[in-house]
Amino acid sequence: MKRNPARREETRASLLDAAARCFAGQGYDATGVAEICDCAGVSKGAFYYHFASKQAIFIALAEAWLVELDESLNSAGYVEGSAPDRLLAMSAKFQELLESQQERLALILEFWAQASRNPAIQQVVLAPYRSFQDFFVGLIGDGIAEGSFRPIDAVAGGQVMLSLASGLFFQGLLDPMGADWSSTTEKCLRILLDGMRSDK
Amino acid sequence: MKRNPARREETRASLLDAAARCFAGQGYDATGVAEICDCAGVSKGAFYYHFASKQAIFIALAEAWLVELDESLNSAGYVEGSAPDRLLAMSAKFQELLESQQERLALILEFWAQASRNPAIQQVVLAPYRSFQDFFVGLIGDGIAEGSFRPIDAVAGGQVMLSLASGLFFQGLLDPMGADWSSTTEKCLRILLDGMRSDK
Amino acid sequence: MKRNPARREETRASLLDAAARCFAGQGYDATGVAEICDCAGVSKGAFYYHFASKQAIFIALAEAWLVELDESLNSAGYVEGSAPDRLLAMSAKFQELLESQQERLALILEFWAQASRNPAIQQVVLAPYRSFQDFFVGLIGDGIAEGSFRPIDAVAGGQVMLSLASGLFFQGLLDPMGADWSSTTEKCLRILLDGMRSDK
Amino acid sequence: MKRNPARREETRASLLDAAARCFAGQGYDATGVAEICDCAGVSKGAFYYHFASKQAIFIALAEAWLVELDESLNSAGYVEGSAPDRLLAMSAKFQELLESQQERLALILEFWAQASRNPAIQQVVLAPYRSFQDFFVGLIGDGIAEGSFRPIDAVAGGQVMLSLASGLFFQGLLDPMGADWSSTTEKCLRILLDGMRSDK
DNA sequence: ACGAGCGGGACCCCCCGTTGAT
DNA sequence: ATCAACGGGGGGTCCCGCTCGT
Repeated sequence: MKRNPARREETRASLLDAAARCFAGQGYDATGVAEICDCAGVSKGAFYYHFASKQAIFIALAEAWLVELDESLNSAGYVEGSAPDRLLAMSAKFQELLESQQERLALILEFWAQASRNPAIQQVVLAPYRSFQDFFVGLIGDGIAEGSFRPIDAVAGGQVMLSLASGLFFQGLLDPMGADWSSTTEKCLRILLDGMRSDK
Repeated sequence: MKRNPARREETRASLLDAAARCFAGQGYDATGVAEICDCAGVSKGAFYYHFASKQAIFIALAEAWLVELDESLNSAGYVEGSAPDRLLAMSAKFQELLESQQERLALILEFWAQASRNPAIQQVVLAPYRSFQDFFVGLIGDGIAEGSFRPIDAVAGGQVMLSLASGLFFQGLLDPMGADWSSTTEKCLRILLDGMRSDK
Repeated sequence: MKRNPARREETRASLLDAAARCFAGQGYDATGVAEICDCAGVSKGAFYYHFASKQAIFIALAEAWLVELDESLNSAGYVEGSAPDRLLAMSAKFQELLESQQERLALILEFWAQASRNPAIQQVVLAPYRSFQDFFVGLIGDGIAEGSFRPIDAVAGGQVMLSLASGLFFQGLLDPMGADWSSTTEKCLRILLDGMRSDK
Repeated sequence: MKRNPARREETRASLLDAAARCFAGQGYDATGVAEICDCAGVSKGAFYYHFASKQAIFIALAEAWLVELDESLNSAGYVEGSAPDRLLAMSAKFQELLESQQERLALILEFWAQASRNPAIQQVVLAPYRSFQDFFVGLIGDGIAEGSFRPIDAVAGGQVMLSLASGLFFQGLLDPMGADWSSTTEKCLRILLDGMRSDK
């Protein structure tokens, strides 16, 4: 039981990790602090040293997710090609992202549900959403400028993209076996793209 | 304290109503049975006579919502005109429906969050979703048959419609002031329709 | 385990009694609700059915004490004789009262200590104190009117009486073996009376 | 983080000071060690280096208060004049003392309450009380010897003085706005003196 | 069909004290 | 001498569900 100063981050990380698993598995309310601590192998004293409350660790989790998402977005967004191609590439990235974080999906719904009631969480959850939308809006604007999209309302376009993404996401979460979500996503995206493309 | 047989349904209804308000306002977990009872003006004895548990009244609520939704869908779906027109008409109906039940929207997210964890609730919540999708699929099939839509994958088409609808819905719930959701919805729908229409 | 409606008061009384014992014995803060419940032989459910909080039962206790005190005061105050005689009679009553409630004395100090920090309790604790003072002031006023006391400031006189009483009380609580409090009290009172008497 | 040997006393003093403020402001039980440390700007490690426990710092505080009181008593007691005059002079000193330490008054009640339960604290709190009483007894003895007081029981006389003082003190603490305590105190003292004076 | 009262069981929070390291 | 980090252990609160009694 060393007390290295490096131990600090280790404990904090294991708490965050345990909390993510518990929240995802049973929901925010159904998860007890004691459970998180057991799961992380630390004491409640350690928990409340690192986080002020259960809500605090939840928000910390949301913020960590935000950062990860942003990085993933940035790395995915800067590909070459026309706007439609880039969108299709995004689709694949999106799929990868969902599959790679299968376990965290439930956590995201948890974020959502809590956010609808708690302004502090709402702030945190809304941010990445908006950055997503800005990204889409920019991309569609590019597409219109380069002539591959008709001159539609770019903001509305971003909105559709985002709504489609989140809608598919939530459905996939609730009904995992309902369809082949990977191919469904692509089909949906193609229909949408057809609605925006200038050539036809 | 009459023993009117009619009293029974009255109490039950007032419990359901109170539960709907409480769940919508504070969430499932944060709402206590005692609170529902206070809100309905009855005692816990009455509650547990009518419902086996807190979850039971939640499911009863979901089922009632399902029925209402189904009726609303049926009455909205059987309008005259071409498939695209009927979809646009749906959009308006959808808007009306959202606005008229402003208060219950939070409840739906609550259903969703619970459903992702509880199979019993999942069954109930998923059902109207699928009936929605079937409706859309049928409508798109009609559109293809009558020539107003290109021969796209009807199932995928239904999926986009549904995803778009739920995506817009969730965003509107989380970010009520983020946009003029009424006009946004229509713009989005038009883009989507353009992606499916045969004439262009 | 009957559920007679009479059982209600029984439970409530046993809770109040247990709380009085615990608070007196270990202090307000050191006493746990669980301890009170164990001591009363009821569950925490019962406790929180009857009282909203630990503070609530504490206040209820203070109020009960107030009522008792008031009755005791009234029964003691209406004796015959001159004002000085009545004061001396009071002294004896006071002694009886202290001795008969030996166990509650610590509770009163507890009231005091809590009252200095909590306005809600302060209100309750201050009330009997003032009624005591009013009583003394009236009595001294009578004495001045009948000529047995010099025309001193009746309010100040009431104040001395009260201060003397409470001072003796607190000392007796803290230092039970320090003196023969019964005779000390009388001696003190006589000195005080000599300061107010007109004849000398 | 120097290793100055002077640093030691500095830390100790700031802990004592912080503890006094916290205890006075919120009470012994409601004050956490962490709070004291924050308030003093040191960590718990430092606290537990200087004091063995929360109770230990409380006792240290009481002892410091005792010393201060004793000094204040000695400096006030050795004035010239007759016994009654010296008592009246005391009254003024008493008033000054109360007003100058306004903030610590609550702390004294805290001492009292704890003392009634904890023998260790009781010893410490009782000591200055007795030295007060001895002082009064001596003073009254002087007064009797010099003929300004009637030959009353000096011990009882000291008791009245002390009871009056502590009674007024506690009332003033609980009901700060209830009266003009400064003039009330003097009036009370005069009544008492009249009870002891030989001339009349 | 409904009401009052009660039984336990955690949950979140926080707290006191310690320990390895400096 | 001081500190960050941590170990456990309840504290008050409240909740869900049951059981009598009507």
